[in-house]
Amino acid sequence: MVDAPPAAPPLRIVYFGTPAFAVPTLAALLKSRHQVVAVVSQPDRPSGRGHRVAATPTKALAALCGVPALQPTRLRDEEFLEDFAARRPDLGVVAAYGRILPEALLAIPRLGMINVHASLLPAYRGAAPIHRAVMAGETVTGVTIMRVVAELDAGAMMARAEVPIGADATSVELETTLADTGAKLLLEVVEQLAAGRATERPQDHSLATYAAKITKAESPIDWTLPAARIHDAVRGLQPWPLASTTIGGNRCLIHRTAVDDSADGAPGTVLRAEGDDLLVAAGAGALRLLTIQAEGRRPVTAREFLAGHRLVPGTRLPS
RNA sequence: CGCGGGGUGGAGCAGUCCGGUAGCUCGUUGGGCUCAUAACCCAAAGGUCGCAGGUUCAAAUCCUGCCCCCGCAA
Repeated sequence: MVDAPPAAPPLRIVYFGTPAFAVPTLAALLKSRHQVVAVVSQPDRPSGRGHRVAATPTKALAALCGVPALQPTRLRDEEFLEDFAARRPDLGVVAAYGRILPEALLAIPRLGMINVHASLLPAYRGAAPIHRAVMAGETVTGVTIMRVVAELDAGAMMARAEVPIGADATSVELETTLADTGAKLLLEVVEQLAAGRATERPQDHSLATYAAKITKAESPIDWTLPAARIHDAVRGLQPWPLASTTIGGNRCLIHRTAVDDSADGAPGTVLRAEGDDLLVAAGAGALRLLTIQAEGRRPVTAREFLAGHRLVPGTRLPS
């Protein structure tokens, strides 16, 4: 698709983003006619096995494209604010930067700052909108482009796009889709802003809900819950911390499951354990465990898992 | 130097502490049984025990170094 040359002049944009979710939007801006004059991302921290430092995905892309990357430890620092202002940004674009932006910063770009948020606001404001939507068993979510204001994810909306959540979709798969959808949508809004014809619609704050950060405490499966709800948790807790349960004294991560409402039994009871069939009773219905990962091992299919682990029907998995 | 688990026929695992004939559940191949079968029975093939060095009469097992995979923590 070839765009006709727009009348409005290109914008100078500073991009705020850190993890993989922020990459497609940055890529889209870099490919656009606008100029990304700097990328701001969280400082590289020692992480991963061995505590090695690695560049954030966003910084890595910036480096690849020769865009200067900034990684301030404190956004309020005079030095950073001056540096930011000196780049004379027309617009700030934020996607999963990972930190609240101070008002002193928001006031600098001529056209303000806008954000890509992975939910249909005002629902699922906050840190983990994708995971929470999947865990809640939602069948549809989406992306919202809105203004960045002092209050978390509360700014006026400039564009929204719905994205369906498949019955077996995981938060990892959904994140990819939402990141791509968000990138396209954001570019449209940037064009509108450049042309001075962007529209803004305030959120209905009375309908706001919040998507709290995921914690590891949410990982263990509660077998008294209905199978469908456990299935939602399994799909939503990806890629971390993953749903887990204790089998034979070992913590096992559960990557993939399927709901089987035809079977029933005391919650946590292994109903069948042969071939590809590893079926565990839940509070309502039963859950088929498809992909399992024991401690220190790689994920394996139920068949492979059962080949090496004695697991007889009637065994009770703790909740 | 963040903590820890793992690498054993094609797959998943046990065996390693305490050195002494390579084991389990599957899969594969052949045969049998059956109206029939991915089911059942019998048999067979298939392994440099991650790599390299060391100790020893003897190393999957003990010692040293290296490679790769994974969980925790961040």
